[in-house]
Amino acid sequence: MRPSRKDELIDKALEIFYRDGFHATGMDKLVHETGISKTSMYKYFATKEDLILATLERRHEQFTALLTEGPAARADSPKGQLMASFDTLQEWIASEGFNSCMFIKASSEFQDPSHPIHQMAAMHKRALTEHMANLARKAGAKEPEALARQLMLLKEGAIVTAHIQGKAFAAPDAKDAARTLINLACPE
Amino acid sequence: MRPSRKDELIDKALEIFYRDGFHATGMDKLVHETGISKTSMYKYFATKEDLILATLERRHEQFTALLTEGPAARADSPKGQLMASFDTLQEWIASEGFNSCMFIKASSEFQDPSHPIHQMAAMHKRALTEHMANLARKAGAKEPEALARQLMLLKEGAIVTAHIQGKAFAAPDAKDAARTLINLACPE
DNA sequence: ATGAAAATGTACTGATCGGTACACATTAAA
DNA sequence: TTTAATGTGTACCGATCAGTACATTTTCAT
Repeated sequence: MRPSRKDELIDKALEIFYRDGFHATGMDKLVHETGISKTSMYKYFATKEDLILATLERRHEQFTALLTEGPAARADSPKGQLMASFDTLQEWIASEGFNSCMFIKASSEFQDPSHPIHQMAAMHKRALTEHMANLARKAGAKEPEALARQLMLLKEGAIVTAHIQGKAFAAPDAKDAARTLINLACPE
Repeated sequence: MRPSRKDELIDKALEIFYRDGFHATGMDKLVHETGISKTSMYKYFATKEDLILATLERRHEQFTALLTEGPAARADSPKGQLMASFDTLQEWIASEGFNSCMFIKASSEFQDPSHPIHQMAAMHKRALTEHMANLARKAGAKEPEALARQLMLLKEGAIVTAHIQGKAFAAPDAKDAARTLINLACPE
């Protein structure tokens, strides 16, 4: 099944929202940059908010794939995969289009916790944390949920810091701290 | 010297920008909520951007005071102050009006690294990191700058996570991880 | 009290916001 | 080829955006 026009719209809107922000991106800009008419857009999505939600769903799918495939290809052991997830993070941060995390930015622009966009961001982070907790559990960590949450803090911190301060230190620092926490929590 | 009308504007604008976001806050809303006329506002600040920069400067002053006074009152030793800074973080996150970090949100809405608002955010974070590095150095940490940066990652992560996922775990998790890193880096 | 100067409020600007009305082009069944 | 249905583009809607013109009020030295 070739990508439908709707899929195309989601992909391009995702790119533009990620690059320029949500409030800063008007529907007219989307029309101009995607070449898709406004009528068609509003055929696919009733409101701008619905379109934003669709782009976040896609982003969530992309990251679920990245976070499960990436580290799995790098290491066999669960402990190795925990560490490898920080290499994946480093690669992402170093990549050209990196511009912080779309969900962090979404929750910055839609702050009300009951807002669907904010809740989608919470769901995404919850899923990532659970994935880390599963790895931590398999790695034999004493308190896998706590370790997972702490490693997530390092990742969120690295993303935000790389975005604000630059890419130089954030990812390696996160990896160093993660190594300390993982080695201490997971008996060899 | 009583607070001038300009100071009043900065304080109220700070509160509203922090609560609702920058792009989402129009000048008309500021007029309505502050009771200060638009003409007066544009007498004090030539553009909305200038007003935003003024609120961020004030926020920076507030946090510089908070981050130096708070931990200093809680602990004497530099190592104790490093730990105490995470109690200050926890208190802030738990406080009612907490709504993530104004500078993180600012850099989310003004993403271009060369933008004055983005650079102001970078300056703020750099200053906080330097302050942590000074404490780490006095505490005898092996690599004080690296430790400071890692602790900052935990703080940024806790702020973002508390904002997106809720306040339940973020600050205690950050403190637990920080204790591990600090104890390992600072010889007793 | 008076007059000059500063501060203020109202009403407006053109541009852009999210969203829609409607005419036109395209398709496919008959 | 005709007809109905669908898809698309243009031009527009009222609301709001950042910012301004200007008349009016307030302030204060005289």
